[in-house]
Parts: sequence; C-alpha cells; structure tokens
Amino acid sequence: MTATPSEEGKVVALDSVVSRQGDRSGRLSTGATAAASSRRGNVTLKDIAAVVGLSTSGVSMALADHPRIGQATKDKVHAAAAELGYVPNSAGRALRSGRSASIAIVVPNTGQHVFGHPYFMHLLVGITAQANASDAAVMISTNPDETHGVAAYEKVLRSQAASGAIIASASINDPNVNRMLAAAMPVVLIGRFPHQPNAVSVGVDETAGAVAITRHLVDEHGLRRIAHISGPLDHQTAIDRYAGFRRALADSDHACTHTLAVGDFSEESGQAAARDILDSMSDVQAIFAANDEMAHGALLEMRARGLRVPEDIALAGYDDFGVSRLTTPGLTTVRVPAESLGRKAAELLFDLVAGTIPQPTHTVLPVELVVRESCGAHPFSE
Amino acid sequence: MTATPSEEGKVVALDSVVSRQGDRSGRLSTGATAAASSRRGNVTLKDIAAVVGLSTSGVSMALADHPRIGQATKDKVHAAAAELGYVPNSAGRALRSGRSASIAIVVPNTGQHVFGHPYFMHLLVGITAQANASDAAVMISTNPDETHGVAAYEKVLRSQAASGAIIASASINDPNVNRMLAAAMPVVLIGRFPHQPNAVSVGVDETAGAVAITRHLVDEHGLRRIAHISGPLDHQTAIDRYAGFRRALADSDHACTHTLAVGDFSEESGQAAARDILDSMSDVQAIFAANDEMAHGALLEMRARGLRVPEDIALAGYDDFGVSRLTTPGLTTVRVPAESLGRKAAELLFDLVAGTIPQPTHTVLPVELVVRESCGAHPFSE
DNA sequence: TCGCCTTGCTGAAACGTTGTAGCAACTTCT
DNA sequence: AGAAGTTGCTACAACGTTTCAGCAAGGCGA
Repeated sequence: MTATPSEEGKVVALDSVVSRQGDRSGRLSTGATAAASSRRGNVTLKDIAAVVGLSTSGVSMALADHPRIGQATKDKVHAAAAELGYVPNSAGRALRSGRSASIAIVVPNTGQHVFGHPYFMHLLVGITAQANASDAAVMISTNPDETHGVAAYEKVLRSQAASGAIIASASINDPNVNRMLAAAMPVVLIGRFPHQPNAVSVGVDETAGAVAITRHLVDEHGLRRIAHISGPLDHQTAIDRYAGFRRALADSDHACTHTLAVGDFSEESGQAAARDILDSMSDVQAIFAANDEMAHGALLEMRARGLRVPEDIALAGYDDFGVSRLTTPGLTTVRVPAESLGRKAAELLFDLVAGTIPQPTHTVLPVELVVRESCGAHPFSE
Repeated sequence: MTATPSEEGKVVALDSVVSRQGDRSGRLSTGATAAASSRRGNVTLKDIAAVVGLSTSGVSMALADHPRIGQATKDKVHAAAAELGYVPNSAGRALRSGRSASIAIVVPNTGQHVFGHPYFMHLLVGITAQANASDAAVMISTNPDETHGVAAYEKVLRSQAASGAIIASASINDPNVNRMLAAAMPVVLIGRFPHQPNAVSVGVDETAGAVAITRHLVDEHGLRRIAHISGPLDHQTAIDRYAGFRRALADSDHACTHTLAVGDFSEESGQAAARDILDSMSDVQAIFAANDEMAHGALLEMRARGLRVPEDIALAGYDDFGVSRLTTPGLTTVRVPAESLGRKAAELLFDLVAGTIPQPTHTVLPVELVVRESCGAHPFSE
C-alpha cells in the first residue's frame, strides 16, 4: 500500500485501494497506516475524497450507505477509510446534526458523600454498558460550586455537549433539575419523584424491600421489638424505606413495638443512632438500618457495648453494595440492582432523545432480599 | 425585563438591556428567562447579536474580552447573554478551535473486575475535581469488545470528542495504548510503565509501601516466617509490591523465611492462595497480600480453618479503598492515594494538552502505612 | 490639509459534517 | 428517435464558533 502526502499537505494517494487510474503524485510511498496515524490534524472526509477521487459529499453518502451511491464506490470508500483510519469528527457531526453522541450522568450533590459511593459505580457500569451498545459516549458531570447561576451539569446540556442526562440522587427540590424538566430537556431521573409525575424516572420498589426485610425479622425470626434507623426524611428513599418498615409492622399478625432514629446514611450517624436506640429502648431485639453503612455503624456500637450480633440483637441493612458482604457477621440486607437501574435509565434516555416519551413515565425495578448472618440463624436452616 | 419572539422566530428584543431604540415588535412581554429557557434550539451568538444590534463576530469578541471592543458594548453583550441564558455551543467551539473541552478517562480492561473497583471511584473523584477547576468535562470510555479494529477509547481521541485521555489500569502491553503513545496523543498513564520511559505517567511508590509494611511485620511484630500473596506477575503493580516485600526481607537484620503464592487480585484467588500457603508452609506467622481483596479472601480461609487473626497469624493487605476498614479485624494496609493520583493525572494532562511536556515524565506520589488490628497488637501501644 | 495612528466594529472564511437540489449519462419504454 | 425514468455523482449550503483582514471614523501631530 502506498500513501504520499502531496504538496497541498492533505491529499493522500492510496493506489492499492483505489482502482488504479494514474498515480497523480508518483512519489516514494510509505506505509499508509503509519502516515495516517502520525499525521496531526486528523483524517477527514476530504482526505478520503482525495484518495478515491470523489467529492466529500460522495464519501459521506458512501459511508452512510446511501442508496444513490454505487456499490463499487462504496467499497472503495470503505477500504480507503479503513486504510487511513478515518474516525468521524464528533464536533463536525454534532454541529451539523444538532445532536451530540454523548449522554451525561449528573450527580448534583457534589462531594465524596454521594459521588464516592459504590452505588454510583454500579450505576455507571450499567449506564456505560447501555451507552456502548448505542455507540454513545458517557460524560460525568458534577457541580463544583452551588453558587453559580447555571449549574455545571445544566451547562452540559445547554452547550449540547450531551444530548441528554441521567440524574442520579438529586434532592427532591433541586431548582436546577426542576428547570431542566420544565425546559423539556431529555432527562431521566433515578429514584422516585412523586412530585414530578411527568418526569421520566427509574427507581426500585423501596417500600417492598423494606416490607420484605421487616417481615423477615418478624415472621422468620420472631422478633417483636424493632428499631429503625432511617435516612434523612426529606429524602424520598428514606421516606419509602421507613414507610415500608411501618407498613410491614402494621400488617403483621403480631403485636410489635418499634422506634425510630434518624441518620443521614453515613456510618457515623448510624453509630450515633444505635447509641440513642440502645440507650432509650429497652430490650431491643433488632435494628433495621435504612442502608448498609448505617448498619455497619450500628454494628460498631453494639460491638463496643459487648452485644453479640445476632445472638443478642439482630441487625439488617439495605443496599448490598459491598459493605454488607465484608462485615462480620455479614449483613442481611436488600439488594438494590444499581447496575440494572443504570442500564434501564440509559435505555429510557435514548428513547427520550429519539423523541418517544416512555409510558408509564416511572419504571420500577424489583429488589431482592439477601439473608446473611446478622439477622440470626435461620430457623429452617439449622 | 421584556423579551418577545419576533415573527422571524429567532430575533429577540430585550429592551431593558439594549439602549432603547424603539420597540420594534410591540407585543406583550413575558419573562425573558422563561422565554429563553423554553426556546428549543438553543441561544446562539446570532440571537445576542440581534438583541444588541451587533455582528456575531462582535459578540464573540466581546464575550472573549477582546481589547478592540468598547467597554460599553461589552457590558451590553454580557447583560444580554446573561439575560438570554447563553451557553456556547460546544460543537461549534470544538469544531472551530480544533480542541474539545473534554478529557476522557479510559479503562481498557472492561468489566466489573476493574471498572467496579472502589479505586476507580476515588480516581474519578480526583479527576473530576481537577477537570471542574479547568472548566472541562470528563468522559468515561471503556472498550465494549476487544475485537474491533480501533478501540472505543481510541475513537474518543481520534474523533476529537476529548482532547486528551487518562488511562487507568492499562496492561503493560496493550497495543492500542502503545499506538496512542506512538501517535503522540495527549495521554497520561496511571501506574508505572518502565518500558515506556517517554510516556507521561503518575504512580505511587509501590515498592516503598511494600517495604514499609513488610518491615512493620518484621521489626515491630517480630514475625519471621512470612508469605506473600502477589497479584499477577505480568502486572507492574504486582511486580513492584513483590519486589518491595523481598527487598525489605533482604535488607532486614533478621533472618526471615518467605514464600510466594500468586493470585489475580480477586478475593477468591486470595482465598485459594492462602489455602496453598497454609497447606505447604509450616508455622506461617504472617501473610502479606498484594491487595485488600486478596487479604480478605485469606482472612476467610483462616477463619474457616479456625485460625485467629492476628493471634495465630498476622495479615496485611494493600490499597485501603474501604475493604480493609470493614473487615474484622481491620486490615493493616498501605493507603494508595487514588484521589490525589487522579487529580495529579488530570493536572498533567491539561499541561500536555496545552503543549508542555512535564519533566520528569513519571510522577511518584507517596503512600502511607495504615496500621489496624490484623497485624497484631502493637507492642508499644499495649 | 494631509498622513498616520487608534478605536470599534464588520465581513468573510474556516473547522468537518450532512442533506438537498441538480446535473449528466445511461437505460428503458413508447 | 424521443420522452421519461434511473443511476451516480457534484456543488452548495448550513450548523455555531472564532479569527483575521480590513474599513470607517475620529484624534493628533506635522
């Protein structure tokens, strides 16, 4: 194969690919691949056009498999494109089509607390998998400072760097998110947003998960005095999990006593909550924390007091993002299918970008009860 | 403030901002912000130009603070831009400037194994923090299938969707990575790449970390019969940690016996390696695993055999990405500053994109020994 | 009064892509 | 043989941005 940069700097003759119609340059040939990859200022349609002796539109149409382009020409173009290592310029394409090939994943509440959470990673895995399938890129967008007028992640959409966004863990009343929804930007929310009935969202059945785990404690292990450590109650997830806990107790055939301590989903708050509970409620038989991190905090507090888990007191968490598997004893928990959540959200977003509005707007994925040691030896398994 | 879409669909009169030169439309006015944000097909320079009665070039130069534009004009333009909620179109800008405002973070070895690792999240936090500071977006790029000619992450660079890339956890001989390096693309590698002396890379002093932890076992705890569970030995990190382990023993004043088992950084392989070690080496006093996950696997194996940690046998890991804090006992380990690593990598990448080649090309960040319970009660603390 | 500098802006071009209108050549039908 | 249709391509425009050359108007010294 031959490729020689001409005097115009851009034209490349590629004889082995083109049907040989006279070597216009006649220079010494070098490897085409090397020439292509070492060239700064990438290979464009114009380069291919020069090689196969076509117009740029012809090349574009050939690559797009337009019916009005002859098969022989298409073959030549494809061969030349492959040879030169042509990759379409995303800016040119985005500018022309008015649509970028990227989607954004947005984490409004910046900082370690949310961003560094394993939940987010699983989400990311699901989203990128789905995006890869659609040949789309994924951008990460956070908000460095709250003060600025337009949030950084809104800019990503407005600048059309991304054609749509998946918003993870937005607070219910984020004004930026509301504005994006109001502007009918292609946005998929992760979580349940009862106050945004028209927003497209994906969530899990939090309440059902909490019901399942609470029932397990009551029915399988015969526990009757149960405390719940909830997350912040302006957080829909925390509300739903707490609601499930109460519903399960209310629906139970057994008379149960319960109490509530509020945490903030952090391990420290879980430990503090457990301290309160153990100080105030006598004979607590079980603690159900609204996530695994708080459950781990509670575990530390119990251990500090010499309480054995599960012999003296049972413990359960929620999420199953890794923490619950590592502790001793392993935590009984509810598995939130974060990867599926991400996958589904991306799928919906692509629909939305394509113009179809999913019905119903809120998708609910099932959760799964994961029984480990912390809730006590299973009566039927011993 | 008033803003009324004219019959031409794009022109917006903005009286409060412009010097009032006759209301050309005279329609009922609505809130400008609402009008701007509800408009589909975003606000462009042309819209601002129409409002302030300027050419698009004038507006562009005003926003860029060009010295040849009058201050009064600049003020008007800025006011109008703010009022309309102007956000520059990234495609237009990228196309014109030949440079995108994004960087990519690349994870060549696809899949859960690497991608879902907490290490990656910390890296991501650091990278995004630095990118935000430079007003750049971050793209995530993986490789869905190995088979295709051009790797997905190479496409990201070639398509100029990102102006540079940070490559995390590349295998030493990834041909795609080599090609990107050879093509002089702006790429920063994370890790140590002795065979790529010209590549810009950031790593931690793995050997020093392994030396520190091994010395701690030998000198502080008086352990003499020590096994190492390494990672795969075609992995530079695994090599360096193993080298540090051996160097520490060789440099020690005490005669120590050691053995090696090779894992693949997974918990299962750590458990299997511990099984081999415990079966073959008599009176093992300590196991140093090359990462925390393998250490956790080893812990499970010891527990299964009724061995107490650290009373019967000491244990140490490497990484400190969360696992080591959660186990019982907590793992003595070496903290890898992943977030700093990401931050530094992004910083170097921006230099590289700007055209300056950092010297020296390889940056080494320090690691920190984290002593927890798994290596035994500290002689001086009891 | 003329040349020259400064100020403040405009027009045009370019980046790479895609789509549409149109043109030339050939085929087919009447 | 001429009309009509088909095939295969080209020219041009447009997306939004930035930059450069240049132009008009005014100030200023000679």
